[in-house]
This record gives sequence, C-alpha cells and structure tokens, in this order.
Amino acid sequence: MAERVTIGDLAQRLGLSKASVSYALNGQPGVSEQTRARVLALARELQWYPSSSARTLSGARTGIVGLVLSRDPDLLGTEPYYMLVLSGIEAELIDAEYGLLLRMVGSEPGRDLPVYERWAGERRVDGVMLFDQRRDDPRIPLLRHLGLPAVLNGAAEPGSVLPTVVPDEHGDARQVVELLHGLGHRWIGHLTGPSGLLHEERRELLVRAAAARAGMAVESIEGDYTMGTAERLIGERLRHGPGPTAWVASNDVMALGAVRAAAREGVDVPGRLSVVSWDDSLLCEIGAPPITALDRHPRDFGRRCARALLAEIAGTPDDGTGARASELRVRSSTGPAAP
Amino acid sequence: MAERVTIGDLAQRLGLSKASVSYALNGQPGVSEQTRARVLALARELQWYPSSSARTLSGARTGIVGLVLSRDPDLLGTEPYYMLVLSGIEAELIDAEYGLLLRMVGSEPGRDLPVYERWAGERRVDGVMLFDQRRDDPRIPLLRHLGLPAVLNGAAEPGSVLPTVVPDEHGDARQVVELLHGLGHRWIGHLTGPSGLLHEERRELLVRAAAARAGMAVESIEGDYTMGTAERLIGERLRHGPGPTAWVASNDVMALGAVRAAAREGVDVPGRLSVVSWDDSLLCEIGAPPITALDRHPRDFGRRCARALLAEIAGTPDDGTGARASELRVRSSTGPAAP
DNA sequence: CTGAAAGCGCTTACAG
DNA sequence: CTGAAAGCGCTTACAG
Repeated sequence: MAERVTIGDLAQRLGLSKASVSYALNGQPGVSEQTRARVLALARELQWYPSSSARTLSGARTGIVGLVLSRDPDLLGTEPYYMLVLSGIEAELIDAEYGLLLRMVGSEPGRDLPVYERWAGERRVDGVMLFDQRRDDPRIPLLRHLGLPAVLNGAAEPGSVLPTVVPDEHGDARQVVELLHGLGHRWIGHLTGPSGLLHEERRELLVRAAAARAGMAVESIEGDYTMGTAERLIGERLRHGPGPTAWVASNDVMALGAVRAAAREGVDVPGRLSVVSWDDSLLCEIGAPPITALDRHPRDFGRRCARALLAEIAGTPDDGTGARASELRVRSSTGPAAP
Repeated sequence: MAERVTIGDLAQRLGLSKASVSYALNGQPGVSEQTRARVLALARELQWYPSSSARTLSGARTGIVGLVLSRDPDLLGTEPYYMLVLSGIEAELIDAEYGLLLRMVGSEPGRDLPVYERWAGERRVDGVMLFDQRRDDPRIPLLRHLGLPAVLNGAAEPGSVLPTVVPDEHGDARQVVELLHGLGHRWIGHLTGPSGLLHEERRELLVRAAAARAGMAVESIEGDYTMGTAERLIGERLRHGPGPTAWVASNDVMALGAVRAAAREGVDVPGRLSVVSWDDSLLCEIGAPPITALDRHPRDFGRRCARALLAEIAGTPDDGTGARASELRVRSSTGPAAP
C-alpha cells in the first residue's frame, strides 16, 4: 500500500516550511518561482495529493456537489431522461474537477429533506441541485436556512429566491401545438405528469395558451409517468366517447401507454389518433409506430444545471442562460386529424 | 444561515470536556449514562452534526464509496440495466449510512485510472466498485498498489485477488439454451458485447458449453451493445445464407437490433427466427414483437455489490453470496424452430 | 521571500 | 468517570 505523503514530508525533504510548500502548491504569492518549481516537481514525483478532509477542515470547499433523486427507482430505470441529464452534469463537473454525491431516496415526499440537513451539517457538499420542484416546495426554505447553495432545475417559480435553470418550455409547447395544428387537429389532449410538479403545471399552462391562440380545444388528464397508468387512463377516455384527435404525453413511457391503449381499443395510430411525446428516447424510436417526440437535449440541460450551481458556489451567479431550442422529431405516430 | 455547532460548543454548554462529549456521542465507554443522555439531548436540540472532514482527518472513514462508470453516456441512457443496478447500490448504502460518489468518464479505456489515484490520494472514498472487468484489467494492480478496498462485480477471474460478486451466469446460460432447445432449435447464434469484457467471454463459454451438452451448434458475432451495429451485423448474417434459427443477444438494445434486422430482411420473428435478450427491460416489453428476456434482477445485484464492498471495508469479507436465480420471461420473440 | 504558530473539528491515548 | 493534550494535514494571518 502506497504510503500517504503529506505536505510536511515535502517540506522536510526540501528544507522548507510547510507554509512555503502550501503556497507553492496553491499558486499563492510568497515563494520564488524557483522554489515553486522545486516543490511542484517533488510533489509530482512523490505523487502527492492534498487530503480532501484536511483542506475542507481548514476552510476550503469540499469539491463535491450533491444530488438527491426522489423518483421511484423503477421509473429511473425506464426513463432514459435522467441518466442523460446525469451524464451532462458529470461532464460539466469533471471540467471543474468537481465530484457528484448521488442519493436516491424513493418518491415518498419529504424523504430528501433529512439528506440536505445532514449534508449541510456534516459539510459534505458545497451545494446541491434540485429537480422536480413542487409548489411551496419545502426544500427551498430549508436550504435557505441551512445556507447551502442550491440551484433549481426545470421550472421557474415567479419570484424564486434561488437561481433557476429552465428548458425552453415556451418553445417546446409552441412546437408541439403547431405541429398538431398544422395537421388539422383542433381538439387535443394533454396527458400530464403528477400535478404537484411545477414543470407540469407550467407545461399545462403553455400548452393551453398556445392551443388557445390557434383556436384549439384542450383537455387534460393527470398521469403518473408510468406506462400502465397511461394505458388505463387513455383507454378509458377512448371508450368514453368522442375526444381529442391527438394526445401529448409528458414523457416517453406515457406516450407508449397511450399508443398501447389505442391499439387495444382498435383505434389506429396515426390514422384516427396522433400521439406526441414530450421526451425523446430509444423507446420512442422503436415504438410501433415510432413516436413523434421532442428532443429536449437532456445532456445539454444537465450541463447547464451543473454550470449554474458551480457559478452559484463560486459566488458569480450565472442563471444558466441560453437553453438550446428543442428539436421535434416527427415520426409515424402523428398524422392528419381524422375527419 | 444556521451557525455551525461544534463539539466544543456542546462541551462548553454542558461544562464538560470535548473528550467526554465525543465519547458520549460515539457510544464509547468513559461517560456515565446520565452524562451521555444529557449530551445526546443537547446535540439533538442544537442539531449538531459531526464534521465529516474533521472526522475523516482524525482517522475515521469517509463514509463514501466511489463508482466510476466507463460507458458511453448514450449507452447508459438507453440501457436501463445500469440505472437499476445503481438504485440497488443506493438502497444498500442508505441502510449503512454510506454515500455514493459517482463519476462518468466515457468509454475510452484507461480514463478511469486517474480517478482512482486521485480518490485514493485525497482520501475521498473508503472503497470503490468495479464493473465491466476486462482481461488483465489494469485497475486491479492499481487499486492494490493504492491500498484502496475494491470489489469486482459481474465476472470472476480465476484466482482474482479481489472479492467478486457474480450473477448466476451458469443458470442464465442454461435457462436460455434450454428454452431454445425445447423449441427445437439446433443451431443458435450468440450476439455478444465487446470481447474484451470478461463477463462476455464467460457467457460465451457457458452458452457454448450448455449448447454442446444439448447437441446444438453455436456461432457468435461480436457486437458493441448498440442497436445500430446489432441491426447491421444480423442483417448481414441473414443475407449471407443459412444460419442459426435463434439469436441470443447480450443486452436488450442489441436484441431489438436483431429483431429490426429480421424485419428488414423479411424474416418473420418468431416464425423463422427467434430472439432472446440477456437483459430484460421496458424495451423488451414494448418490442414488436415483445422480446423474450432474462430478468437478472439488477437491483438485487446492485445490493449485493454494495454489501460486498461494505463488508470488505469493514474488514469482514463476505463475497456477496447467494445470487438470486434469474427469471426467463418468455414473450413472443421466441417460437418453435423453423423446419 | 520564508518560517513559526494557531486553528479548522474531531478522536484517542494518557493521566488523574 | 472525567479532563488536558496531542495529533490528523492542511491554510493563513503574522512576524521576520
């Protein structure tokens, strides 16, 4: 086992004080360039690494950001979206030499709160990333109280005290609605995720606004992001009588559920019913038929989230400007409105 | 912002020494039960949390395990397998009050090595979990040299120096081969992942052994876990002339690729060709046709991996015994061998 | 430009 | 059972 080499070892070997070594290592003034070079050379040779705990204890940052995922693990497994956001976050953190502490706590509300308390109390992380914001989200006052830097991702609450990174929800809603309007649809359905979620409320609002401008009717059904529930709800709606000629589902898995419901009820997609997914993924590609979906560039989004948090931690708020416009991938689940 | 409360604050308020407070907090002998109760009560009241860096600096564990994922982020997004393993790992860590430090480094070989060096040097983690082991894997000597506890997951190399957690590969191969044999298949294809991976080599060996016992011929093609490549390779093979009547693909995404290739070549599945996936997922369920797949219980596997590492860290090696047998979910992509 | 010293918040022998 | 003290490996005023 490699013996741990400390700053004291370096100092001793070089006949310097620990202070000088520290200054040299950290690029601080107070040492000659020559001395600095000697220190750096020896540090490299002996493979010295700063002890993260010692650094943190004497006031430095931890170099870690925390992320609590409060979704059902099975959902996390089926939705590629989060894994892609995660990889975007990682990509950005790596450049900044930051690490990610990950916690999955399941979907019961409030399970994440003690995690933040603990991380703050133990000084584990320099900041946290929040997803799936809810109305009157208890995390916000808690983090404020804890003094833990945080960034909200995915939905802006008017007057929020925390920096927020949002996708181009406005453009997303417009693109989807315009596609359907262009195909002649005048009555569309919105299959949303759980209504407590702010980004769901926001989408609902924006879809309705865009549809209203285009003279289209909207009706909504609340789903839970699972295929089974979506299939049941849309199946019931289809049996119930005349309804929307197109459904917009809030994720890929629910869009699949809608397609399956249609198949079971003998309703042809896209002949008699169109389906659009708010998230793109392999699931949409291989659907039968392949499903028209919004590619919202989840990796990019993850990068922006991480960048905003790092800026917040550094004290130079940035607010993750510049969402890249989503691309609507038109496939075979959408077609002209049935007459 | 909440003011940090330290062990010194508690000691002062209670008129005790820091040592006594520490003993009380840690359940060490050396304080009366009465004193201990007073300390614990005040600690709770003031919401005291131990500083993780201070603890670690004075010799304690970090309470963190590390995981480096060296796969292409896009693959991670499409394969539900890893997210499920991750959630199993998390579930086990939470019980042990451990955290997970996650790093994604892309698939270029060797990108993960500096991460281990750094984590060891900085004393960031108490141990690491290794996946996707390769022949002559450079991580093994490196971790040994670094003295960082580690557990190998997914494939056992004979005589490995590290504790290893393996799925029931033997049973998996047997189940798949027996199903196909029972359906009359006598010539099967094995669409593997990259051959450098030990678990792929192992599967290949076991599939061939099981087939040989049953008097079946096997041919293999090496894929790369992506749908596109699988579709191309199987397409070429189908055009090339008589071939296997059934293909076993090493993951769900490649199984889909095989099914698509068959569709494009006008080969009916399962009428003229059967397809089995080594991994189950929503992708298999919604395939057209739905794909017969092995449910290898990835969450369970993740739990076992984490448990084995925690045991290793605690110095009570456990070797994650007791793989739960996989369940073969027979769907519509498998049928009697074409005459 | 360089060194001696204090301090970060814990733990842990070592005395009483 | 309790307290004074040293130490973990850094950083950072403060003197020289």
